[in-house]
Amino acid sequence: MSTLENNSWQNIQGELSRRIIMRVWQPGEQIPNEADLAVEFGCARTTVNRAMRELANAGLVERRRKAGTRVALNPIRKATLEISITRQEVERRGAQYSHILLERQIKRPPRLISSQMKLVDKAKLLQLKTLHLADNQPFMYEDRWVNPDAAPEILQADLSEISANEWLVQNAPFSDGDISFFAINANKKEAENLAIDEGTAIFIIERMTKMGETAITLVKLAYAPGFKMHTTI
Amino acid sequence: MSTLENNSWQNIQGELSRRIIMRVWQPGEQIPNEADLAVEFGCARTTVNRAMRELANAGLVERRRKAGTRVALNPIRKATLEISITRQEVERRGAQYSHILLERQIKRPPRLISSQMKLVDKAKLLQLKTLHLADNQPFMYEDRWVNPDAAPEILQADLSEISANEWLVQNAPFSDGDISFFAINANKKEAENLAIDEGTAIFIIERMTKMGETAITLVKLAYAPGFKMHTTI
DNA sequence: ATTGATATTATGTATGCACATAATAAATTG
DNA sequence: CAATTTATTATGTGCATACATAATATCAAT
Repeated sequence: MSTLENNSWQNIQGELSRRIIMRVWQPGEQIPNEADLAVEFGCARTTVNRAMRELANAGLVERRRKAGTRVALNPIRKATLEISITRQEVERRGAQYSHILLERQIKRPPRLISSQMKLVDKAKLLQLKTLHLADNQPFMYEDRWVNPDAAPEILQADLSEISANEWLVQNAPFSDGDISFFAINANKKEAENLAIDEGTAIFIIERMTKMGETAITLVKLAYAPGFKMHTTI
Repeated sequence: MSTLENNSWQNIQGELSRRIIMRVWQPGEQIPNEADLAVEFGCARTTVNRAMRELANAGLVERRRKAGTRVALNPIRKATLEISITRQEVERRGAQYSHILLERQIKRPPRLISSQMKLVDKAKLLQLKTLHLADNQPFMYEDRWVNPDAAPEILQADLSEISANEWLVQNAPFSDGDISFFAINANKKEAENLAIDEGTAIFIIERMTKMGETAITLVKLAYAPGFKMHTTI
């Protein structure tokens, strides 16, 4: 097969990844340099470079200056999860969204929380407990701590109208954060709120967002049984 | 602050995302076009384009030809999960990896499985049940179906030496697949294998990989309690 | 006014060239 | 021969230019 006149970096990326996936180029093997490939494909080196760059951050190849490019030994595939706000998540399932603010108080958090958020021990936080509903059925129970220093206006916000989740997304920009996913047996409180039996396995997402070094919010989301997080690779 | 002589697309990306995060440019707001920004930053339009492109697939801005670029209304942050092989996952935790092949048989799968893999009903599959250990403690229990049409050599492979997981990664290239994450209460079999009580909440990853339209393998990974999947955004 | 053709505009891509940078290989020096 | 310096090489980036493409705006004709 002649690969000439496959200009456009997309086509070239396609052909390159085909060769890798079909093992034309074996894992660990060095592949031709950009200049040579440019000649083969009848295009500029820049174009090959663009295609290669995409392959590199897809994890299919590893590149090092002077050393060249080689097929990744164990191509670490990356799945990407979209972190959207709960209302959208519910509406995407074709259900009607609503939420109830169950608790709202300002107090000193447990040690575990303040250390996780790297706050001084005496700092007071806003604690919010919210139940998210899909078609009036419990969908997710949210237990959130907010650092009022990082987002003072939230103390005035009416969080029964707009959920804390949504308010923060719109009003409290964050630079980075981390997320954990795990499973737990529902405790009494969680079971009560989600209207399930105590001990039922529930899916948990724990997320902390920060602005630079300052923690903005730490939240634990407990999804009702049957929830599946899905994505493609 | 003069933003002149901030060449290099990284610096420009940094400055642009700073303006977005700091709400200099509000969500939904249209931002200056590439040509104007190129003038402001004293660089070529190509360079601004590069920076913008990165912001776009980070989900911070939305771009449309002629319409221009605007700050994303609800910046959908994407978390990326690295799908690595279990041995590496265990070793990264500083534990010693081992695995036991518990069952190996060729049979017709349940309807649910064959429909999920989009196979004809009468197709036979290789079923493999593997227990993965970290420092000789149960770490994860794997229940896997492999389509021998897609990877015939696996029938000859010695899967007590190298795990099916690892064998497939190295020998059966895939083009795409999908993953689900959820929580279940351990059934009798899972409890037994993971040495836990029946009903304990366990974290499940279900993954199917395909080569084009052909399903290669469908696997259900049941992680021992305490497992947390972690990433950053 | 609605429809349809045409111009305009911002982003998207390709190219040739130049130079920067990191890593390696080769050459030189003690 | 080991250690250090100096070339060499492949990727990384920036720029000017050109043209492609998609979406919108403008204008003409019915």
